[in-house]
Amino acid sequence: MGVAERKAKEKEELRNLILQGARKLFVQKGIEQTTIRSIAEAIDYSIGTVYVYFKDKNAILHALHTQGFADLGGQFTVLFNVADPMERLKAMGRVYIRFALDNPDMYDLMFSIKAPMEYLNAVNEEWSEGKTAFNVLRTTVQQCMEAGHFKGHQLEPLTFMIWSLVHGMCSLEIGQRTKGVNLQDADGIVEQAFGEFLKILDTL
Amino acid sequence: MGVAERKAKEKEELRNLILQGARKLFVQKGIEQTTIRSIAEAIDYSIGTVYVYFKDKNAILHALHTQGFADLGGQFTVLFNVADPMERLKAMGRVYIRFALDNPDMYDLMFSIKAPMEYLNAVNEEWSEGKTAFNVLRTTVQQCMEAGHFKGHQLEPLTFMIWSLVHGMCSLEIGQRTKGVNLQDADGIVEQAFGEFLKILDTL
DNA sequence: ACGAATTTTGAACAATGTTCATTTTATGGG
DNA sequence: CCCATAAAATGAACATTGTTCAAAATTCGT
Repeated sequence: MGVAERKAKEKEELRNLILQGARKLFVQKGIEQTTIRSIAEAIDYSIGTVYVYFKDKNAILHALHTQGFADLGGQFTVLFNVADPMERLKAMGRVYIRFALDNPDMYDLMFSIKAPMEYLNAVNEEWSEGKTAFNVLRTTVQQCMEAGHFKGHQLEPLTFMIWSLVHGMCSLEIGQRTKGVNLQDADGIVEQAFGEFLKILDTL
Repeated sequence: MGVAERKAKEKEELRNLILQGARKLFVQKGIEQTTIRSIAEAIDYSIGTVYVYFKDKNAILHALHTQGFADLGGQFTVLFNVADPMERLKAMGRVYIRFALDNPDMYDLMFSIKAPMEYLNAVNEEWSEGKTAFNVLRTTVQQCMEAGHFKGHQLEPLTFMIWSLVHGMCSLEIGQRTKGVNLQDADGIVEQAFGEFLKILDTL
């Protein structure tokens, strides 16, 4: 079965090539400039070929969204070294924020844009990336609780609250809602606001 | 000058008619179904007429975004009755969340979608709606501080942090990031998480 | 070498935002 | 009432998008 194997590998390679081209365009030019035509042109294949390997544009965006979670997960690996769960929680926030502000379009795709979720609805699959990421956060919060923090709080709502806080800052910053609002020091507002959150965390 | 006045009034009326049609479509069908053609058809005018009254689609979306802020501001009027700033802050959060979840597309347009901000950049104007809304929140937080709360915190970063927290919950919910993540009680997660936030507020 | 299966192609379609020459309507003076 | 001028409204036309699919090109097995 040597031929079938090679063919399967070639299919996989071309799929990855398409994704690689799509990602390059996505990161460089943003989501609306990442057209099927531009992807096909970037890798010297025809439009139709893209549709052989991906059902539609949502499928491509979902695949990119998945790559984004792999990247973010990679950034999180440094946190394994932080033993104290509270310190790890804080560090997670910092890594998360840095990832979001360094990769604004990718972050939008992962946490705001509806296309990846529409793909999941269409193929009737679960959001496994989100589930996994949330589990990492929840486990850390749980360990904080086991260490005596967050007395009187419920695990899941609290976890979601913390996620929302950090996501909200990134979302507003990326969506350009901070520039027009803050009079003094609009630049560092995310870092400063996160600092306020850390102060509160120290009391819980 | 009776004629000129009447003409000006007619222009204003037609502008409002276009906006009314756009809003109806926007609320009913969402942003991507709100096309220039569908707007024109809904009010029995031609495509070209829409472009006489609005520079482009971003201008229409910005006008709708402004209407959204007027609506949200209207919802906030009930808060004038709440004398205690801390109670008012909590009530603001509830009103904000209800507005967001009741008007998801409008909320997206106001706080996530880039089109209104791109319009502002194009015409070189400020985001006055955002400024005003943020001022309302900041004033309330300041009054909380004057009443002895939030010791050791900075006003603007803290205000932005609170905004981010509430916005983040709404953004994740509207962006369908909650459904796929939470095992138990995905429905009420926003309310529950906000409840956790209120518990924390009571200690500050 | 050749028929069959697989892969790739790109023309074609529908829908979108946008432009602008043309048509229609309104205005006001003779 | 007429008609020249201005203002307003029109919709055909263009560029670009996602998407489809019959045809062409390539590869495979015998």
